[in-house]
Amino acid sequence: MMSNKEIANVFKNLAAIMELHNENTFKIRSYSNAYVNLRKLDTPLAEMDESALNQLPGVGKAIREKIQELLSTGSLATYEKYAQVTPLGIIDMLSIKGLGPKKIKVIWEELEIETVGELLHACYENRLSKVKGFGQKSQEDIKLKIEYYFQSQDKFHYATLLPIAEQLLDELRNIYVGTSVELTGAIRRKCNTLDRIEVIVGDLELAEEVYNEGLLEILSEDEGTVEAKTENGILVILYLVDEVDFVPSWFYLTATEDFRTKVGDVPSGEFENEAEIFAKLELPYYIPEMREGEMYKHPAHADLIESNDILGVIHAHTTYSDGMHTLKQMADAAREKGYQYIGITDHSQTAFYANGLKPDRLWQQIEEIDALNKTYSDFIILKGIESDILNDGRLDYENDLLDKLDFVVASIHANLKMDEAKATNRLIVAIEHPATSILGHPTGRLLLSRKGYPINHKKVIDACAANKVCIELNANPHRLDIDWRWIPYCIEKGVKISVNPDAHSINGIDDIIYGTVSARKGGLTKSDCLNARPVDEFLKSISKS
DNA sequence: GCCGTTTTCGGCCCGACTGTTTTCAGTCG
Repeated sequence: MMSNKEIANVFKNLAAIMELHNENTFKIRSYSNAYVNLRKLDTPLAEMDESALNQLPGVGKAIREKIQELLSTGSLATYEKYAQVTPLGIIDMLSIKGLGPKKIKVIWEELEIETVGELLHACYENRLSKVKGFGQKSQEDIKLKIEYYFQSQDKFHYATLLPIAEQLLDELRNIYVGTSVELTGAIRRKCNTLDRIEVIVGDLELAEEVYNEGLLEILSEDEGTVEAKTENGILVILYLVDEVDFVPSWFYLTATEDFRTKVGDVPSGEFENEAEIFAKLELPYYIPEMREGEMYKHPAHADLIESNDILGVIHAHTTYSDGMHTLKQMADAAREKGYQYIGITDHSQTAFYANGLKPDRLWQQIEEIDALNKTYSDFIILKGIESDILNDGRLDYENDLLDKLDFVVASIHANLKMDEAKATNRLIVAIEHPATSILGHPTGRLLLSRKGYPINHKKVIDACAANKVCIELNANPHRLDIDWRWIPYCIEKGVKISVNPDAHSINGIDDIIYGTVSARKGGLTKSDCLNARPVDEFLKSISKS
C-alpha cells in the first residue's frame, strides 16, 4: 500500500511531466497543490473513506479518483500516458536545478537531445549557447549542474543506506552463525553520502546461502573480495578474511588511506579489539567516524557528543509557516521525546513560498507561546525565528520585533547564485547583526542535489567568534551543513555548534541523530555543543552582554 | 482541476533575479 508521501510524489511528477507537454497551467497547479497538501497529512490516505477524501483541501472528484486508483493499482494511467511519450532522459532533466520544463522542452525539440549525457556533450561542444533563450552563462551553469548531477549518480545519503546496511548485516549474521560479521569502510565511518555498503566476514568461504537465497546478486569474486548488488541495486562489497585476522583487517578496511598512512602500518599480532591496536600504535582511540581526512591531527576526545546529550530541539517549524504540525503538537512531541526545551523558528516574512510570518502573525505566535508555557512545569518553548538573510545581509524584521525573541537563526534561502566574496560578505553582515544568535545552514547545500554557494569558511567562522554567534549543524540528512570538516576550526575559535533538526514535522525532530553522527565525525564534544546545555545555559551562551 | 459562490463559471499566490533581451520569460524559493 502506498504511503501519503509516495502518493503525493506521483502528483508532483504528474504536474512536472504535464508542464513538459504544455497542459493547462491551472490544472497543473491543482496537481502541485495536491502534492503540497497530501504530503502534509497525518492520517494515511489508505485509511480514509470516500467522503473523508472529498473533504481534503484541494481534492475534488478527479484527484480523489486518482488517489483511489493509486491505492488500488499502485500506478496512475494519466501519468503513464505522458510517460510513454516522454524519453526517460527528459524526465531526468527535471531533477536538475536551473532546468525547468520550458527550457527542457526547447532542448528536447530544438537540439533533439533526449538524455542528460547528450546535453552535457552539447555544452562541451558549445551548441547549447547557440539555442535561442540560452547563452554562454546559461550553458556554463547547466554544464556545472550536470557534472554535479553525474557525480551524485549512484550515491546515497547515509540515512538512506543505513537501514539497508543494518538489514543486510542481520541477514549475513544469520547465515554466518558464530562468525564475526561487521560493517566496514565508509558506512562504518558514517560518511554523509556513500556509494556502497562494505561488510567484513571472518570466514574465507562465501556461504552458498548468500546467493542461493537471493540475498545478493554476485557480480565478481576475487581473492576474498566479493562484489555484489542488493535487490534494490546497491553495490555491496564483502571482504572474506580469516577469523584470526578479523580485528586488524577490520581496522585496516575502516580507515581511509590518508588516516592509515599517518597513524602507521597495522601492527602484527593477534588483537581482541581495535583499542589494543591503537594502544600498540601508542595512539588514543579514534572512533571509526573520525578515521579519515585530517582528523588524526585533532584530539580523540572521550566525551564526544551523543544524540541523548542534546537537551533542546533548536530550529523547528510549525503550521504557522511550512511545518506539518501545530506549535503545541511540536512542543508536546519534543517534551515526550525527552527534550527539556524547543526553540520554535518559523520562516520570516520574505519567505513567501513557505508562508513566512508577517509581523502581526509573529506577534500572535509569541502570545501563543507565552500562554502555552504557562501549561508546562518541566518544559519550555523558546521564541525564535528563522530569519531570511536578505540580499544585502540585513535580517527580515525591524529590531524592536527581533528584540522580543529569545533567539534568532539567520539563514539564506533565496538568491543562491553568488560568488565567494558576495556570499561571505552577505553572511558576515548578518552575523554582525546584534540580534543574530545562530547562523543557519551556512552554505545552503543539499547533498547530492545542490552544491551550495561558495563561502570563505575561515572568515565566516572568525566573524562568528568575534560577534558571539553560534553555527548550526543542520541535522537534516540532505544538508548536514556546516560540514563536519570545519568543526575543529570552530572549536579552535571557541564557536559553539548547535545540532539543529530543522524539523518540519514531529518525525523531523529525530534527524538530530544524523546531525550528531556528523558532529562526531568532526570531533564535537558535549561542551562545545550549544544545545547540549540546559536552557538557562543555552540562553546565557547566546547572550551578547 | 478546485473553489466558492452574486450557484454554474471565472478566477486561481508573490517577488526577485538572471540572462537574455530591447521589454521579458523562465526559474526559484
